[in-house]
Amino acid sequence: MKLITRDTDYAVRALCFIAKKRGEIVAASQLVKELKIPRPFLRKILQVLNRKGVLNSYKGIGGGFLLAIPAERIYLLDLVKIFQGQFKLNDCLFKKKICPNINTCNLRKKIMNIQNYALKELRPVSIACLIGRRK
Amino acid sequence: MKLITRDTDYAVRALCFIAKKRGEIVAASQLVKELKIPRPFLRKILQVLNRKGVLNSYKGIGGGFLLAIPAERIYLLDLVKIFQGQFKLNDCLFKKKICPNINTCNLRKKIMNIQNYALKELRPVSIACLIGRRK
DNA sequence: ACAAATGATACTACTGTGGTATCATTATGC
DNA sequence: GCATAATGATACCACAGTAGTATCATTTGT
Ligand code: FES
Ligand code: FES
Repeated sequence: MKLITRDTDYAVRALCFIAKKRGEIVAASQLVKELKIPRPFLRKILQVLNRKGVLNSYKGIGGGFLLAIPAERIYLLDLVKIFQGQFKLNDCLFKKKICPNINTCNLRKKIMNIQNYALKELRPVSIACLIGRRK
Repeated sequence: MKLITRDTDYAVRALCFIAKKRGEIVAASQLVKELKIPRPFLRKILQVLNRKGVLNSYKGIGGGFLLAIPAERIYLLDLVKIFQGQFKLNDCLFKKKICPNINTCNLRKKIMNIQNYALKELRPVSIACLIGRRK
């Protein structure tokens, strides 16, 4: 029951680090050193973040990455979506539905509740929030 | 974000079917026919349920399986535990913790809340409940 | 021109899930 | 007592998703 994969995890770490630098361009090499993430894997992740518009990239000597949008607006759930697809727990737990009537299914209601609760809790979490810049 | 794997799914289906038969011995062959689960896979699952004390088994002609405990006391979460390990979402989402201080981590609190909420909802769900014998 | 950075892309390795196959053991009924 | 119908035990195989690597092309600053 893993909610977050390595991709997302590393992405969050990298973004937190870059956010803390407040506008200073950060190269992949620096992130590798500080965060101890395997270099090629991290590069792949940064490239995705760039393509998705979360980071801006600068090539050449002195190049690297910058946040493309403010840390307050980079949401955890969006990152999850990028690397793992839409966050949802609210499919029927069972492949071929068990209950006779899906509309009255008790279990289904419970699952919807859980999903909604989880979203309510996680939706406001942003990079800014994770580095303590915001409650 | 799969909460339930096929093992567990099939186990629940099989148990529901057996429970509905109210004390009549049910053979694997019958379950295969009715539930359309691949035979060897189902057999493996039934054997696990037997070893775990959820089912009693009877060998030989006319043999099969019976619930070893009443349907009201076979809980979904216990089945999940058998086939997938302890149900928990409340590890830190990130492999190596991000936040400086785990005790004050906001995200962690949210995750605990989600976990607790999910448990509160799912804990009472039993086989009896799934076949409509109990709210 | 050269070096230092990223872009693009294809490939490999590992792990968990889902599923098979085989042979041994036990109980029943003729 | 033997054939048959069931389960027990165990080892194996296949697929998919995750995790990670490798390579070469492109851009940029000095
Ligand atoms: S068991 Fe899935 S909708 Fe009821
Ligand atoms: S980020 Fe995991 S405990 Fe804070």
